Amino acid sequence: MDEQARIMQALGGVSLAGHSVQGGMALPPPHGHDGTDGDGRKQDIGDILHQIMTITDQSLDEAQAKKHGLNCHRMKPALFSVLCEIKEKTGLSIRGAQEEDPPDPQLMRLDNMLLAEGVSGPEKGGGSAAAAAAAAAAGSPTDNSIEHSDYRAKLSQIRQIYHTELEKYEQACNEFTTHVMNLLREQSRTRPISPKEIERMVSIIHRKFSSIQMQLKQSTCEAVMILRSRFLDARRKRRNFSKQATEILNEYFYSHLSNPYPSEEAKEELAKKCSITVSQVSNWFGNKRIRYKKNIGKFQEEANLYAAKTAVTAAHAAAAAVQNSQTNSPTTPNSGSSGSFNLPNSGDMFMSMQNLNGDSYQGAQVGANVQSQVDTLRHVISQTAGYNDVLGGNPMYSPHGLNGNGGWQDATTPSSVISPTEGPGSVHSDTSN
DNA sequence: TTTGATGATTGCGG
DNA sequence: CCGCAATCATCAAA
Repeated sequence: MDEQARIMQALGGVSLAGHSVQGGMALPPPHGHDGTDGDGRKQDIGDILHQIMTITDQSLDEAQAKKHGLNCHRMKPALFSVLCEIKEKTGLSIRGAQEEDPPDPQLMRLDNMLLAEGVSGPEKGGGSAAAAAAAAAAGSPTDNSIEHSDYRAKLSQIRQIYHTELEKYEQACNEFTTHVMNLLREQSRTRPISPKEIERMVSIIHRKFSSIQMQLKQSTCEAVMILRSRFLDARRKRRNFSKQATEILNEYFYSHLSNPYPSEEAKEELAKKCSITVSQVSNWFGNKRIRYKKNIGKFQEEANLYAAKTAVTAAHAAAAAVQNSQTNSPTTPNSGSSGSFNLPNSGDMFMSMQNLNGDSYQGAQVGANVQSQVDTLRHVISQTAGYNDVLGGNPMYSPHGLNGNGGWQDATTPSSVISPTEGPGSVHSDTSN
């Protein structure tokens, strides 16, 4: 450190060409050790040294003139060699062999963090699209991490400032380095300066600048942390989904009541339709399933509502198909889809319809049973046909897919569902709109 | 202000 | 890693 300071000071002294004689050319005392040389010569050297010592006290022009004079002085070569000797003897040139500073852990930490936050790192050229793609490619499907537009906007602002500053520092560093090198080169005509010394000087300058950069990195990190915490807070401050989004989610949920576990693709699609993230979709279904299960009665009305709705939509599209396929057996609507899990008693489905019109809802579990749009549709049809009564018998609910102990299709694991015939089938059916 | 609804988070188990 | 269950924190209607 003190060495650094000394050198910087020296540079300052030189460039300022003014004051600080001492900093500028602190030459060791002439040390005349044994003067084998002639006295006259000694005297000359003494003069020259004296000139050097005072040269910086004079004006720049004067100094230049003197410097020139000095360079042309007949004793200059001698002086030069003397300086070399002095240098060698005092070991000035050897100092600072301890280079290679170990990578600062602190700096590494900052770098890693900036990289992780996407502040430093490869140019994510423009855009959120690219960023998103990168994130996706990175393999973390849990995109919930960062995709708040505000957050992204602020982050990119920080990023921009960071890069601008960094560039500025780099430029300043380069400029200064060149300047110093020129100075040293210039000076090397007068005093001995090895390339190694220049190199060392450069590295010292770089170190100095990198410590400044570190401060920049540190404050950037702080800014990101603050932004982050704010973003998290904002996340906590939830906003309800739009009515439309809720509608879409509910439609899916009730039309897949027998197996309300959307596949990854389905989630993505829902997310897209609702303008929310996949993890929000997952959260929504998680919440919905648990809440539905906990209080089916409460959701009856909603279930009926959506059942009817989907039925209507489906009606247009599927009417023809349904018509053909099924004449009248109420059971098993399409296929096995429900076959495996869902309800054993297909009967309940009908009830839902009843409720619809009749409103007294009590049929309780009814609506719930709708297993897919098609199913619903069927019910409607059948109902119209005059099916009503059915209900009496079902005491319980377990509305479709819910098995007595809480699992959705007993197997709880959707996989089981799939195997039989149609895991995917159900998925297909939905896609309502 | 209270209260129910709802999105998010956390801990646990498979 | 996924889903469940409990819980938190906020929203929004009463």
